Amino acid sequence: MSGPDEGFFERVYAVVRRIPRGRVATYGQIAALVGVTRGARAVGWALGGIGPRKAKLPWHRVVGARGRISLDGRASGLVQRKRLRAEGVRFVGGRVDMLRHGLLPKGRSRG
DNA sequence: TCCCTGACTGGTT
DNA sequence: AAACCAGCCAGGG
Repeated sequence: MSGPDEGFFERVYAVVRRIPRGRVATYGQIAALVGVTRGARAVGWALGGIGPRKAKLPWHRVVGARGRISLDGRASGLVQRKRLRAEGVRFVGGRVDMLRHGLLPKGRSRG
């Protein structure tokens, strides 16, 4: 059960699945949550391989540092932004307002 | 085992 | 503020 056999990808997906609606997390935060302090890039790479899971995973709640949409400029980026806005996520200067929607106390406060 | 790729990040230019 | 650069991590060939 507590299978450390679970791959890195699965762990990442598990964390992403836990991100509440209307909230977002950065690649770096997710990496830290799965136990890899500087695996932000690896997380992004993992999300790139979600494939069919895409329909069951809130991948749109994952953004770059400072609330940047890494997928910006691509079709998926547009979808991500649209979904986030649909969840009530506020954008400031083209980026997600992390102080308001950040998952971790990196910028969450004064609700 | 070495080399390359990539939904990243932080620091310099 | 935007472009550049170097560092880091997990797969795949």
